[in-house]
Amino acid sequence: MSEVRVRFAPSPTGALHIGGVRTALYNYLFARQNGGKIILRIEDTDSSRFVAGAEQYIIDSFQWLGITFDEGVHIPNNEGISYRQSERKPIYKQYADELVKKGLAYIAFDTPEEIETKRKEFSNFQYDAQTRTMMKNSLTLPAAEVQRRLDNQEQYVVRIKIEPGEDIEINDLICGNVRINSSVLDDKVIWKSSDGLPTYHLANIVDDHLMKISHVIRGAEWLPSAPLHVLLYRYLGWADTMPQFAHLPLILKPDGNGKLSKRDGDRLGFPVFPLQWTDPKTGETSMGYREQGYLPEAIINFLALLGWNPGTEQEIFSMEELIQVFSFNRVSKSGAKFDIEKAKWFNHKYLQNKSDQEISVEFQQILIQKGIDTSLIYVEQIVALLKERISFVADLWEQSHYFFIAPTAYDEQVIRKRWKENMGNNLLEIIKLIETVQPFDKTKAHDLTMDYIQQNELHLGHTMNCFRLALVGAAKGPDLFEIVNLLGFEETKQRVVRAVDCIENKNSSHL
RNA sequence: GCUACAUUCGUCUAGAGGUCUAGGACAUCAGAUUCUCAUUCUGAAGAUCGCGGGUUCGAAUCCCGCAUGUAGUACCA
Repeated sequence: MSEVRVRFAPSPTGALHIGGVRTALYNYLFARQNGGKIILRIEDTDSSRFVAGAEQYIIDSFQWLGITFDEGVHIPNNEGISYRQSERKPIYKQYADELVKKGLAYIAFDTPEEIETKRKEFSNFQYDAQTRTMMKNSLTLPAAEVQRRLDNQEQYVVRIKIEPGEDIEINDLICGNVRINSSVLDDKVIWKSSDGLPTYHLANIVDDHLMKISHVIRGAEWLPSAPLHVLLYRYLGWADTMPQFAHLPLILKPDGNGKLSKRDGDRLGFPVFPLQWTDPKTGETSMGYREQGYLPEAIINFLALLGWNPGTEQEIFSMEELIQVFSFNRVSKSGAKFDIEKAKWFNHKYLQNKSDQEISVEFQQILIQKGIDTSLIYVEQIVALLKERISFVADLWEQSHYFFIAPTAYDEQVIRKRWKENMGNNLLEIIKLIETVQPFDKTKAHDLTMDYIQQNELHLGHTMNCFRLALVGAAKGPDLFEIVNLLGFEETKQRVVRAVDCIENKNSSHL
């Protein structure tokens, strides 16, 4: 088998959709598994839809995700090859001309308005073998007339000439054999004089051929036009080196049906783009996985399993493992609904593998934003204590704010249920006992507290929870003496005194 | 409308004629642990395999029909 060469070929019309990320990922896995090459090609043949910054966004996204390319717009090469279709403009014209010369394509002068009129006139109108005879093209117009229009610089398009009644079969690595009759295909525009650029269909075939692409791995929305592409390969005489196709199932919206769109993300509150993106035209900003605190490894793992499965019960895969085990025959054929909950779970798993220090450095940034200046060592101890309960670094604040800011309110429900008479005195007595532990030791403090509770026949749950309430403000958090340990005795004492005063004397003056 | 593709727990999926009283994961619920919350662990619930016909001794698995869904049907990719 010849060298595996695959490409990911996005259009720079905006941010990179998560479905596109998955397509790129599968391309990447397949290429790496086979020791092949993966190419990043920018399909900007529609000049009117170009969006500034989109290309760089795509490059940045893959860099963040750890998907690397061997060739592409962002990788310099010595051959002078451009991977941007707008810069390959001169290449395509000759193939369009060649097709016209061979009678496999023709020139059409119909304006968009004229075609629109036809569409209204005839239901199910399509520009094909049946209708092209009544249109303005080089098949119906006298040669001299065609030449006259060309000489007059009239705008035209080149349309492929589809011969009806032929079954075209495509052998898809995922969908199997799909047969379609050429009669249902229309004479697609493959080149347009208005900007001198080909349409996607021609550009993609020419580039894939020139770049020696061995496998075309793309979304299922392309399956219906695959027969046209097969025909183009044949017309151009490249049928024997035509790449293999693999059409990936769509990623569907979590609720209802249909393709996952940016709107769904906004509506349901999750990102659809890898990185935050601000549309230069509207100024509208969309959230990104990176900014929401997702780890690239988690996104990769999550996406890999959305539409593909290993056939084993393994769920967690590193990129290396994915490269080893990925295969097209384990890609499912039906669309997969997007489930953000699963993504969160993956993130939780991957976050647990991060060191306390790594997480702390990030968390410290959040603390600084909140105006809290504290040592990394202190933060690390807190992270060590709390990281297993979080899915995102940002969750840490909700879990740990009381380590930085003393409570300003006490959960009323806990007071009502557990703060019985004499609780204040008991807590102050316990504090006195703990004070005798010099230097402070959490185990000793714990034992002394337990002894006190037992000797005075106090209710363990009530007492401990009220102690906790004084330090945290609520009935939550890790082991109480771990909190005392981190807070330090002085701070603990102050908080207990304040809580007792506040709750029993209804004195909130020090809060 | 036309064409193609798809259809197994709420979701992602395993399943390649008997091993399926259909397995796993997320989510849900319960129990255990704990002063609390969370984590973790254990367990439970959850799918008449879209429907109807065949083929076969036997079908989630093969065939046909229907239904539903999705995609495409642009001088967009």
